[in-house]
Amino acid sequence: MAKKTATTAAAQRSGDDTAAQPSRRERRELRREAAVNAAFQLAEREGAAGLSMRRLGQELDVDATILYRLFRDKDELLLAVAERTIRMILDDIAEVPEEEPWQQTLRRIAESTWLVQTRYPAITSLTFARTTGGPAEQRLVELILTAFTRSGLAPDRAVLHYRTYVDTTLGLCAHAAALGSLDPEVREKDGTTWTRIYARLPETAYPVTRTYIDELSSVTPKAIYDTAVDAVLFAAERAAAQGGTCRPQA
Amino acid sequence: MAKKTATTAAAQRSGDDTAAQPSRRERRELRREAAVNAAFQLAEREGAAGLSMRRLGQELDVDATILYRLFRDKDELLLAVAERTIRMILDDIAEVPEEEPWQQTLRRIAESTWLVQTRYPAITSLTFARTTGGPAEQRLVELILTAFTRSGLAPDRAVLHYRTYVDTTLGLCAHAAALGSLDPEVREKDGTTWTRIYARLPETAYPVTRTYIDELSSVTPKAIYDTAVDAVLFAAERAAAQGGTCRPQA
DNA sequence: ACCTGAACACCGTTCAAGT
DNA sequence: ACCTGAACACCGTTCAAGT
Repeated sequence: MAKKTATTAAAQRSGDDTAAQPSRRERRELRREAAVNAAFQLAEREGAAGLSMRRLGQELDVDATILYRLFRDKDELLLAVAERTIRMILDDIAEVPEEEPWQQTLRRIAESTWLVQTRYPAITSLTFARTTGGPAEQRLVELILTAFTRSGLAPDRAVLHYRTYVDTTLGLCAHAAALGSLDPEVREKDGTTWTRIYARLPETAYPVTRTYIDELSSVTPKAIYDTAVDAVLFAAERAAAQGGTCRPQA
Repeated sequence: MAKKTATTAAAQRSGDDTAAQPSRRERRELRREAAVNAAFQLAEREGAAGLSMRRLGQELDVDATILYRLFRDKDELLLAVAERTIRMILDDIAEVPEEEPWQQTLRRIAESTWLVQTRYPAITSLTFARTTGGPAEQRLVELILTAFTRSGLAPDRAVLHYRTYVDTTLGLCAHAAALGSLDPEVREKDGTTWTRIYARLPETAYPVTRTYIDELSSVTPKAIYDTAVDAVLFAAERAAAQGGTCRPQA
């Protein structure tokens, strides 16, 4: 009882005067934010494998076990990190004008997602396969889903294409990020495979691979991503035109 | 010199009499195969995180350090495991008849890939982002690339769509496998997000998500995969029809 | 009430010591 | 020539002991 009163008093104090000391809950949230920030720095500096609870503790100059009072376990920390990446995407796409064509909205979102992937590959490889259920994710889901409903697709089809769009973009971003954040040596092994292995294949057994070796080495992950996004959006367009429900395309 | 002669003699012996003792190289290969087999069993029984060098040693009833004479490190073991999954895919698609439409070939390959993913989710989540450069991968690359050239696409476009097809299918399979092989508790947390979180969203702020909640919970990973494969193949078809090079579509 | 750090049960990998 | 197991430098996580 006494404690509860104290907490409430603190909350009121900070409510009345925004410059006053933050409440316990606010202070906890600030420390969580600081930990998430440090996780970004640490992971991008040392690679995905370098993000350990112990090293994150060092980064923050606190005992590693303190992190376990901010996050239940490492997984919860990663979900908080994932939420932050989604908030970055939301900030980047900013407003969605009423009159913006739905395809353009989705293209812009795909672009922002890719941007975050290129900026934080290590973090992306750790988090892009996860569902956070947090407020940022909820907002982004609502945004993307709204765009798909504007296509005129029936609910079940709209949802199917929404999920295809999301899983494809996230899958490709995670894949690109995984390559972009491998240990340098392993990455070398993986990235130069085309020239190292495939350029030396016997022409008799592998005529097509040999013939296209130059093209194979020069395709960029971004070109692949754009092609996939185009394909997925066009499939939705086509389905909307065929299954034409409310707004055929007038 | 003496050693070399002995090895050659052993190879000849095994060449002459297939039932005789295998050569040192053959025995090494057999032990590598046994290790890969055990890795499949262990990973699918205990989950991706359960596949450690120590436990793999236990599984094989040998000291863990022996694995380091069969594989340079754990990464090389995983690449050998990845090669095996590709060989499974190759076995599953069997022959590609001369007259089979290229789209159907690629659909069959996508189907086999999915099959392997469902059978070995833990292994898939560990390996499907990797490039092995091994013989099985080389054969599969040649197979897929050949199918894309049969579409009539110009080399650079054929390669772009080939890569889009491969990265999209692998990305979605890896994503599905990651969900399918999470620790049961984490998986629960991730898998039931739709019903746990999104069903309780306030309708005012998230009207679309709330409206589509039933559809959202009932989309299957396989339906998403099929939709994505269709989209990617149709994009290639369309590009082939437009950029019509050698064989427009006669 | 909060923090600390020792401790537990694991990793991947190496290498001197055995046979 | 081959195998063994101790050892190193790490993990995530827990909990008794301190302040």
